[in-house]
Amino acid sequence: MRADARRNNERLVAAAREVFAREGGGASMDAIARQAGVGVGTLYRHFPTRMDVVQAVYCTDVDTLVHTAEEAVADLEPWPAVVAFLEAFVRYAQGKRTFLNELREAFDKNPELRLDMLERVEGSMQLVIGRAQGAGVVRTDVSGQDVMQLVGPMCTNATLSEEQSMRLLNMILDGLRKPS
Amino acid sequence: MRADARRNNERLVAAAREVFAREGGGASMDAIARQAGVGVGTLYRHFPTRMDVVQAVYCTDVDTLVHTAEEAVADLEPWPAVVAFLEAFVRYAQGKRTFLNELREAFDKNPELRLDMLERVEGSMQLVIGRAQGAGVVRTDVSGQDVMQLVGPMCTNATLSEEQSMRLLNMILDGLRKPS
DNA sequence: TATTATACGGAGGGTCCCTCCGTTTAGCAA
DNA sequence: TTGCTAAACGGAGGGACCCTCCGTATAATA
Repeated sequence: MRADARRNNERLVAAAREVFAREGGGASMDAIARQAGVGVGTLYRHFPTRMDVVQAVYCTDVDTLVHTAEEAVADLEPWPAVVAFLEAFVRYAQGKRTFLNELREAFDKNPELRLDMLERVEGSMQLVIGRAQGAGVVRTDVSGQDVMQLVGPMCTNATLSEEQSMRLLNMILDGLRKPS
Repeated sequence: MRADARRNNERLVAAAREVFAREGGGASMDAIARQAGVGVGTLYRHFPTRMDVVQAVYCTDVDTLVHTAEEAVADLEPWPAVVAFLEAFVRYAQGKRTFLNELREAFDKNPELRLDMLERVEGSMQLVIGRAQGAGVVRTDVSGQDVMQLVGPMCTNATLSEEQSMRLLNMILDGLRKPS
């Protein structure tokens, strides 16, 4: 792969994320190419279909989330790692609201993508939660998957402010912490 | 309202339901007008926006469901009425799958529509279930709303065959029936 | 430096939603 | 029945969007 191609690939994904965030999931391919400073032809060579763009953005979001989990486990004590990761997870899940329809469509046409990504996210959640459970700071009668099923749907609710979700997250964190 | 206008209005809604069922939620306005044997101009006079068509189809679906409940209560014994209505409800809810994205969009832009329709459907469910409870043939520790929250989401699951849903419905009916 | 495989740009084809306006017609009064 | 008019109809076309195609430019290599 030529150097300019790789450069443009990264630029396109970044541009797409920005445009989707600004204009919603219905943003046009022209707008994405323009934001990347690139012709539509280039955009289409890198991503043959609009859905491929959605997928690419989503995958890098998951990458970031997974990376956050690994970093939290490496750099932080067990409990602060849980707090940091759950905050990142809420941001991640809320970001999905802007192009939820697009994502649903992508999943419909490519069901294994959903499973792959779900698995990766669950893995990260379990990594952070399991470690904290091992250290005795998180109750052991819930799993990472349980927490995901609690927090995920909460975030996709369209009428939930970021402030509200952070309040609720604090409540959940209190419930998650092992009573001493 | 002129006679031809009313005629066309009904024809358009019927055509839209048929085209949506055949081609999915993304069906074009042209296709709907063609199916109704009418120019697009006429379609747009009756429904200024694509979303208005979706709304109209959805509202008549709810009308039908409500009517089914009233008829069941008038014509059938309490328990057969429950069976008939729940079967109609499953058909109704599964019909929504074909244009679920469109419906979600309509709800986003017009939140009170969702509440109105939810209320009407809940009312019908409660009418049928409540009567059967009064007659002592349905357990009294569940409400119509409970049943809806159980059956509704089941039906929106894309990977659920009609046969499967009917099997599950039978199971639910057995659970609903008051043990004698 | 010359060559060539690769990437780029953007005009344009096809489709879709919606508008506009000239034509037709239903409903009514004489 | 006939004439009138407000209302409804039809469909060409404007604008936006997804995607394709191909001539041009450029990175990598010898």
